[in-house]
Amino acid sequence: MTQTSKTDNSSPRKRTRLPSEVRRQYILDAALDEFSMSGFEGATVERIARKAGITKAGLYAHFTSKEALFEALLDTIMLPVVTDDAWVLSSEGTLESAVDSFLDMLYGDSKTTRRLTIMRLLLVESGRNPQRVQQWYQQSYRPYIQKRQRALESYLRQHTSHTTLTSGQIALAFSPAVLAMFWQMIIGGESAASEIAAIKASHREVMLRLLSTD
Amino acid sequence: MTQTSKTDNSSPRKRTRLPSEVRRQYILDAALDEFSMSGFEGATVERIARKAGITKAGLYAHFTSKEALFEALLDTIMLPVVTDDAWVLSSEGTLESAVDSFLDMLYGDSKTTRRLTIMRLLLVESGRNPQRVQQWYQQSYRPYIQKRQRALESYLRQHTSHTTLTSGQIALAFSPAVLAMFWQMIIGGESAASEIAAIKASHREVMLRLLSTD
Amino acid sequence: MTQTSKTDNSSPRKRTRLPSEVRRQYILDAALDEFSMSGFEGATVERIARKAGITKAGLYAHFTSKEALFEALLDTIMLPVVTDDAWVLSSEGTLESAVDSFLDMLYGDSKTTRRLTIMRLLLVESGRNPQRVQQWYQQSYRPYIQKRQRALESYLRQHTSHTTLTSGQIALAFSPAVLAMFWQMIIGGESAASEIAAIKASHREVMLRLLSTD
Amino acid sequence: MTQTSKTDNSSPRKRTRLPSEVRRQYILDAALDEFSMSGFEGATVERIARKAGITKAGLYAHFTSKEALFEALLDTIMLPVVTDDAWVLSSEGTLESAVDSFLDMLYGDSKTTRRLTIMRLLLVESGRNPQRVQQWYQQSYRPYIQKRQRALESYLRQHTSHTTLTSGQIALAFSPAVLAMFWQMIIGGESAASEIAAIKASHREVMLRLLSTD
DNA sequence: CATGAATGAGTGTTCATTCAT
DNA sequence: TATGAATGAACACTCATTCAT
Repeated sequence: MTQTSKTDNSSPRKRTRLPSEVRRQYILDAALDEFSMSGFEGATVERIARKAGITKAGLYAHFTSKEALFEALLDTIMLPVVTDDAWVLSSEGTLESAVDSFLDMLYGDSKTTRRLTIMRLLLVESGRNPQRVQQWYQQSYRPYIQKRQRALESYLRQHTSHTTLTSGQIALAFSPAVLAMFWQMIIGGESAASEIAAIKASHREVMLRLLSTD
Repeated sequence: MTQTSKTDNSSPRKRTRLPSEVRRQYILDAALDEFSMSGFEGATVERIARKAGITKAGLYAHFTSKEALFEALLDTIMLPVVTDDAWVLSSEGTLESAVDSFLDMLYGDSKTTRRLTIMRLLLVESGRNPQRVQQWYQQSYRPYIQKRQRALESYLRQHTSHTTLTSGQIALAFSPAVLAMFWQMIIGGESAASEIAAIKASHREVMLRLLSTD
Repeated sequence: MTQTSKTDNSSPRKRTRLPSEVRRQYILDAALDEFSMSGFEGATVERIARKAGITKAGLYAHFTSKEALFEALLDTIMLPVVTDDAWVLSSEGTLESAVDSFLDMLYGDSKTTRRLTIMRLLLVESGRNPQRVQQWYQQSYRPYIQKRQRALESYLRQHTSHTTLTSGQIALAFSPAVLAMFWQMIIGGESAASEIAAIKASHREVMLRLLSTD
Repeated sequence: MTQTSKTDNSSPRKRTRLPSEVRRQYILDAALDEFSMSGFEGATVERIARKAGITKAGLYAHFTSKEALFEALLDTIMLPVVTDDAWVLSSEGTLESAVDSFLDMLYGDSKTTRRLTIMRLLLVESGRNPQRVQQWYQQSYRPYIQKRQRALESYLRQHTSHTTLTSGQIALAFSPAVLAMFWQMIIGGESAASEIAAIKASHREVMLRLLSTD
């Protein structure tokens, strides 16, 4: 039998004992969910605990306070962004296929949801703890972006007449995806889908137009 | 020894009776301050009232609940977006001046901070009350965008060979500004400034290139 | 249990609005009761509030924390000890009547219960916050004792051959009353009564014998 | 019911020191420490266990509850009071030496601190559980006092003209020591020392005067 | 048997909201 | 109307106690 999923919504009074590390991860997942949904103040330890499959008091066996849990969460979400598989524009193939894979990377894929949740968390909490978010930006996000940037530049150098790109130009290539992210965050999944699809299509069109020519 | 009360206001607690509308506006200002600073959950009615110069109970003479106050606030801050001097691309003048005024409108000016605040509120609120945000999107934002869209289209019809614009294409024209907002939110005022300037410059360049044409 | 205090212990859900000072005093009375009965940790804000006729939250409108309430309580019980009517051994009348009034003062009367409660509070909490209790001793109790001491000395100078008294001798005159207090505290009202009566009788006998003199 | 120890009572021959018993003693020591420091409510099982070198759950293998631990503690600390080497006024020697040894017993020695701790516990407990304290009084303290009383009486019968002593008179002989204990509790070790010394001196003086006879 | 994860019943405190004055 | 006392419903956190391993 498979083990119970981490979000066991039913309410059997069974006491399930888990290794500390596993439970800890469940709690962190639940916390990401809650904090990004409701913000730090809006989130309740009770809900986080329930999502993690334990009671409020149980959570305190793993994290000493709500604040500490939040900090731990920020710590854990800072790493993966940098270390995930460095995407590289395939230097072979047509321009179209290169652009497509670039866009596929930017717009949704399997990891998008989680990344979106993290983004939402950071945005929502950027008011409460700006320094922490800046730190995240410096340590995690900026390197990530620069990696992407270098990949794009190296591709362009090889295949187009463009020689260098300003950071502003690079940013432009990402901006529609950021817009899409906002739509996704704000107006939710379904009604956002068409909007995003349209944006992506135009994004593709414009990129091709700008890159293809000379 | 002097006795220093903890609530040390400039005026010693006099019961100033203000016209309802004025008081209401004070409250709304205070509310925007509080909500944007602490989020909906983090904000307290007590603080809002104090900032507005009245007591907690006094506030309830003007707004029936914290929720209602928040709704009213959203209404007042969303309205201007729609009704503010409907920007129209001046059909006279050069393309450059038209684009410049478009960009000036999009990118920062006195209203940027306020817009940022509103955006953050919407983000949090979209977690707390998605329907309300969708409603805002339908009732306020979409018409606003469409107005802009029509202005842009009409301009293009007159001056370029472009005939119609998809919503995705329109969105693209805004997206770099959204990215700028994102930077502003996350990495804050000063270090974000140069980033944003670069984006705006590239934005201008691309728009001119795409529109001028053919 | 003991008799009901001035506040109604029944539970009508009526909201009774009282002047701040009055309610504050109710709370302090209730707090003295609770703290001396259960100690600081054992006492609950809920019970104190209920005894004072309000809810837990209502109490916090008058005292900012349990700790603050405790401190305020200590402050209020420190004053009266010093300022209460300075008892003086009537310099007229027989030795017997003088001793009797001395003993009546020491052993119970109307104020005894309250004094006992305060004593119990101080003893119980002398472990938790020794400094605070020492402070009480220096500021309130020592002066009070010294006043009594001077009264006793002045009486003896006039009527007996004793000239001076050491503090140890003075203390001795009080010590049986302290013992009585302990009985009262520990084995409670009824079964303690006879014990105390016997102590008082012997106390009287010894005092007369020692003073009557020579 | 009485103690339910895991050691089999039916075979008293085997007096092997079980680790269990040792640990039990550790726990009791830790408990006395904690309870006297923080009171019953203030004490935590966690801290007691840690002081005893085991975990919280481990403690429950030895005592079924915090309450039971406290009871057991009271049992162990009350017992010695009754059974300790029954002090008897040496019927030989001078009155002075007899009184001195009586006073030495009453006033501090190595056991004073412990007795103080116990006394404070009883004070707190007398608020929380008056019956238990009355029970202690009946079962433990009263016999102890009576033993002392008989010793004193028998001595007096032999050496003085005093024939009987009322309980009140006996009590009087102890009361200054109670006062001393009171000082010790309230104003602490150092500054209490001189006060206590003075009391003891006067106590001695008065006893000699009263007993030395006529 | 001892441990650490887990729990249920509080406990102090806050807060949006109401009501009598 | 405006106020301040009062409330009920949380909420973060603690703790005595249990249970699976």
